[in-house]
Amino acid sequence: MISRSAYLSAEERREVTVETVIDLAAEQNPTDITTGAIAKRMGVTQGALFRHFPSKDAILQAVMEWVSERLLTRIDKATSAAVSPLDALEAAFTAHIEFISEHPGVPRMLFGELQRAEQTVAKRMAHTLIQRYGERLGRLVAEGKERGELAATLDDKAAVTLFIGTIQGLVMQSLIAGDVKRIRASAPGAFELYRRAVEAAR
Amino acid sequence: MISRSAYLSAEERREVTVETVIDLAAEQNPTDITTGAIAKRMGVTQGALFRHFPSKDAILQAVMEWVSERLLTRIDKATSAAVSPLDALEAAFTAHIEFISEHPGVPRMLFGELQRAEQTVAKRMAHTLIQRYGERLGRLVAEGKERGELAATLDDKAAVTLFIGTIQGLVMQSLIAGDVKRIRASAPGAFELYRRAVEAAR
DNA sequence: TGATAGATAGTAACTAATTACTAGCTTTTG
DNA sequence: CAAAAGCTAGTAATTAGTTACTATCTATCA
Repeated sequence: MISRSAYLSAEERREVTVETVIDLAAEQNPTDITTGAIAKRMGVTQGALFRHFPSKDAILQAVMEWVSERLLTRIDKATSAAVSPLDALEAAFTAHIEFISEHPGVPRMLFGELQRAEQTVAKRMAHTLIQRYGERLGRLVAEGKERGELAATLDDKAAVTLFIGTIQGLVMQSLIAGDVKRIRASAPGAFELYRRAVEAAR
Repeated sequence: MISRSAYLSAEERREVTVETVIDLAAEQNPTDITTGAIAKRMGVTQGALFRHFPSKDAILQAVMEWVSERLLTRIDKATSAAVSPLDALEAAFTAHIEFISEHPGVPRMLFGELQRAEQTVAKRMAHTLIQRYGERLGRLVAEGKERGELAATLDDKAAVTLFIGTIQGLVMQSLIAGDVKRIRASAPGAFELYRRAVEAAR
């Protein structure tokens, strides 16, 4: 609950900052989101940001933390309700697309962090997130193969890479079209193809 | 031919500049490639760049031009030697991966340009490149369906998106691993999955 | 209940570094 | 010698981050 008083609490301000950065990332190149731009969007001076964060990288760290928690939680929730590994993969796919539709800045922040040359904390966090995500997917793929639902000859790593790539392809499409909402419409068709790629022959 | 004299000709300098930018993009975030960094890498002062390019965006334009020409030429050459649409898709895939292995900065530049908020000329050129690329792929897919080589029920657009996504997935993997060369090893497995996704049932 | 003190949220105006870009001059080349 | 390539030394704008200050909130105590 955000209080209605003139000042926000430290916790509230941190929360609002993170959400503002993700908002901004939907509109512009993540690497040129300046502290000034963040502050302006929040209706606060630039200096005020540094009351709550020691550095810009600390802000980006908080963003990555926010993303990690929310995304993985959603994926876990979605997959746990599934009745089979393939069903779980589809649920994860849909949940991920849903998440991106709500927060189009997220994939851009992630990719932006990964592109960094310097080894910042935020970059390492992006790294970890994708690794954890990949592990979850890998487990589903392995289980699917065991159950005979996915092709026995399937290369696990390639299956995980393609899963993420499929989503990234959609993101790129939306980047080109300049229309994030369309990603939702294209998602089912994209997953249909993915399913064909990994499913056991029937 | 690059002359061995103290000064390069205008044409040579432009060429070297473009290659330097692509080199740098392999190592750092494309958006923070500064004119100073480009000049330093070339062993020239920063001001000298502006003898040959009116602005930084003009440099990026030249880069996108370079990429467009080279990439599309390679793809065309690769597909023209193929004996069937699916074979052509594989050839295009391999050629693209080959190109990326040689110039890891290229996908990063492209994605970087697409992420831009401002409508620069370079961004529009990136746009056009991908569009043209997509058209070529779309034609192959349509032809493959006609010939019964690809699934008749296949969604053409989704097939094109997945093709590009598959490559992007590999790029992301290499970004995470910090090892561009590995992309070559993973490529065949990735295309195998793509083939399963689009191929007609046998 | 109300005054007040301590803590905290926020501001304004800096700094030092970096950015793209320019002007005027010197060196090289054909 | 003249044109072109390069250099030196700047510019103004923008960046992350700092500092000294003020506004606001909250808890305590008479």
